[in-house]
Amino acid sequence: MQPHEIELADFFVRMAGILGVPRSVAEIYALLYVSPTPLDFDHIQGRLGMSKGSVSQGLKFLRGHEMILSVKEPGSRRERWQPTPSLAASLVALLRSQFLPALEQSQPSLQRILSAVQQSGAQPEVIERLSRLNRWNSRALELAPLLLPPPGA
Amino acid sequence: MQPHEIELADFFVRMAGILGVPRSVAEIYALLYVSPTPLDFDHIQGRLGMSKGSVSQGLKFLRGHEMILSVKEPGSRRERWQPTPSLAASLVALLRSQFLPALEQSQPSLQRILSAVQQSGAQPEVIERLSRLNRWNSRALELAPLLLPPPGA
DNA sequence: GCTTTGGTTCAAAAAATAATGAAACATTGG
DNA sequence: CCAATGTTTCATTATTTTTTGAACCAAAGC
Repeated sequence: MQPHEIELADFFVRMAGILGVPRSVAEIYALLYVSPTPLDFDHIQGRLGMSKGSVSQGLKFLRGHEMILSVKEPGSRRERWQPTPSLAASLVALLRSQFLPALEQSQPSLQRILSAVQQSGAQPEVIERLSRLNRWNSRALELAPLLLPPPGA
Repeated sequence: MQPHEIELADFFVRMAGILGVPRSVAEIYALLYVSPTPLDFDHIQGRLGMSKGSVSQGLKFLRGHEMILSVKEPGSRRERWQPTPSLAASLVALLRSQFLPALEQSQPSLQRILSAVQQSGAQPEVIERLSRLNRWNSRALELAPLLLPPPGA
């Protein structure tokens, strides 16, 4: 690992940390990001001194969020990986996968809470807060597909 | 804890999890959010069955991010807490406090990396990637104060 | 000044999360 | 088929994060 590679890894690790992405995943991505050519499994493992398991899981994660692509060269059985062209799109996919399920799950729950509180004749103040929360959640849910189009759209 | 209080706590806990905010903090916030009146330290502790330490740390966190306000009634020594009027503003403050330091720290680092890579005569592809990353970081740093005005602005 | 009340600190325990590596699983080539 | 290569799985281990609670501090009342 070159000094600038390490420094870039630090950057990605820091940013990933905020989004709850594990260090090993960020390191793999950083390595692919500065590499002039796609790298295969063993190169990644060797370069980062990381276990096979971690590399496998890391690549799975990055694949799943469409952050990397494989370039299978004819003649070789190994897959070689490189970052997807747009980091922006990758981040969007990542955020999407974190927030959407939470928003979806919450929708009925928030409805129920609002009803319960309305019927119990609570303070208008509290009802107002919960209504706003509800509206936000709904709007976020409506907007999500526009701002963050799902993979198959 | 009423059923709807628990359900709302779940919602906040889920969302907070994404941003790396601990469960106990989200629970305290949720409790204050549905409470028709401000609550004091002991009420919070009793209602949530949580240690003094956690309540103290949780309130400190929420205060620090301007997510709650204290209403000190004259005659009583206890502070009583309620959520700040705008949850949106609170979230903005929270995101700000997470990303800004990372962006600031990264700026010189990214510059150095780009220089190093440019001088080493790397692939144009890689240089392009790193330039883009650099530009993003700079722009984010410029925009930050506009979108997320600091507390004292 | 001493005591009570209200709250903070921080070292230690508990819980959650991530990394490891050996065993299992595919796929390809012979 | 069989062996070799390339990769995944997952129980165990290591690391990090969160919570706890007892000791401590500060302000107010007596």
